[in-house]
Amino acid sequence: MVPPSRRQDTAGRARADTRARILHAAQAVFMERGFASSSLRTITARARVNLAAVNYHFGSKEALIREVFERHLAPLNRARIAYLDRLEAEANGRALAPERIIEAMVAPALQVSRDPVKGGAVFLCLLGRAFSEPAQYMRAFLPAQYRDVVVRFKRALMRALPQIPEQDLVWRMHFMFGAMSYAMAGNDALQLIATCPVDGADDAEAVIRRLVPFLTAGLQGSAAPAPLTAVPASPRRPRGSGGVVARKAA
Amino acid sequence: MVPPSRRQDTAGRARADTRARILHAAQAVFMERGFASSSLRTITARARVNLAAVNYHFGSKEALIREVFERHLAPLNRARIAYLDRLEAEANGRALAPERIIEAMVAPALQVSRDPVKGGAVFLCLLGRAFSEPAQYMRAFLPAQYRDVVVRFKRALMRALPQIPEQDLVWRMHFMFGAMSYAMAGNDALQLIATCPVDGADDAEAVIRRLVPFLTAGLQGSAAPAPLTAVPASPRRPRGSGGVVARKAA
DNA sequence: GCATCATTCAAACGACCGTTTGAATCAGGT
DNA sequence: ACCTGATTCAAACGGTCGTTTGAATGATGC
Repeated sequence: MVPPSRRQDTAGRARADTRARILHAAQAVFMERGFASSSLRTITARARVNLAAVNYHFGSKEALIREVFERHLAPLNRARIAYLDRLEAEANGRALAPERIIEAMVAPALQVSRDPVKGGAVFLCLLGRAFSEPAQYMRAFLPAQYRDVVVRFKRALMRALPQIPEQDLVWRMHFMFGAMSYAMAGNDALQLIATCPVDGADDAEAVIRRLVPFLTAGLQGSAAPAPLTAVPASPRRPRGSGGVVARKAA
Repeated sequence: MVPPSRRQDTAGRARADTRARILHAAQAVFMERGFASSSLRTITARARVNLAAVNYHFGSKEALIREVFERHLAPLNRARIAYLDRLEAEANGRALAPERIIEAMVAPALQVSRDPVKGGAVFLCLLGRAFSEPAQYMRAFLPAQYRDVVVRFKRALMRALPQIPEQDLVWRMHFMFGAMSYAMAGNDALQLIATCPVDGADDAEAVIRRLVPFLTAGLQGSAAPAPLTAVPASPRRPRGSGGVVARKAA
């Protein structure tokens, strides 16, 4: 049964936005069920288009997933680099403050979260989840999308924090990405921690305003790697676990 | 065809470790393919047990997934609380240093990563990935597993950092969990950032040694939420995006 | 009006999924 | 030797999956 409301539009209009309808529905369903558990039948039903339209317009489910990300991620990462460009132009060769660099990373993300046309908060959640996706088509796709951003921001941070060895800086950038991804993806995972109600949990701007000082402090930190004093024989081991189990390295 | 090598064992031995073989294989397959894309046929084939054994021993695929986590996560979180207990006993009522509290959080995880019997590094990776799992049986399971840990560590951190408002502290704990999960789950996502080779990427101890000062610095931070100065009209917007697209709030 | 091309549609394809079944096999108690 | 309860096994169940097919439908240029 063809939905009558769309039949009233000119057929050209209905045709033209089939791709957009699929992308919009796919983003929502992926958010609810994950990629593997989202069937094309569920997506096309929500988009009110024919099942075969996905393969016609995108070629495959994998290509659809990639497109859902690329259409918003590429502009986001371009905006980040543009932001950094502007900061460096204003600095006239002087080194940037670390928090300004982090700001160039998160402020464009904030704009995405506020603008549904740019993806909205749903897209940021999906993006945070994408980093722990084991599928290999994702593990090849994401690094390619982020390569330029990583190169530019790493260079800027090395200039801003010359006293931090490169190895330490790379690790801290890694942790920084983790906190960012988690903060954006897991707004409901926050309720895990909150034994009290948390204000602004659904306000991306509030999240980011609290995220920047956290990242800035962590990134600068004390140069010393760590004391990690009392590792010896964890107090009161929860299990004896006597038997030796054969294991291959996994 | 029954594998002859296991027929040479006493049948009792072969029977007794069917559960363990399934759990071990499931952990490995989940790591490689994710939960939804891991079929019971793949898991039982790798474990060299019959397909029906999963439903016989665990009841369902969902129950198997829960068991894979619970058997190692429950002892891990008990060890964290025990570690915190010992620190507080040693402190004799004095407030703990924040880095010691964080140490109580990550040191037991380090021990897990070093001991295959406790789950090994593979389990930590899987655990980090579990937080972004959208399936609702996971979103109910994980908070229950972490509730005691969250309550105890939140209380300890509030005592250690009384100048930080509770709302700020909850958010920073959230970011802390994010950086931890990401650091443990995404040891290969690190290669995303590394434009140069990174030492100790597969050494969980090295990871944690760098993680603690990052988290400590971020957690203490400056109390001020954020400046976030230059958000207005992101410089050089990457796309005009003229058309208005109808969107429901998602 | 007619040919052309892009798009939509219902239907089906083969493959794989989690789960169930009922018989076969085993250890242990008597 | 025989029964009993636990475990393993091959086979099948009903469903859902991504993808393909070939005909119908629409707009466009002549």
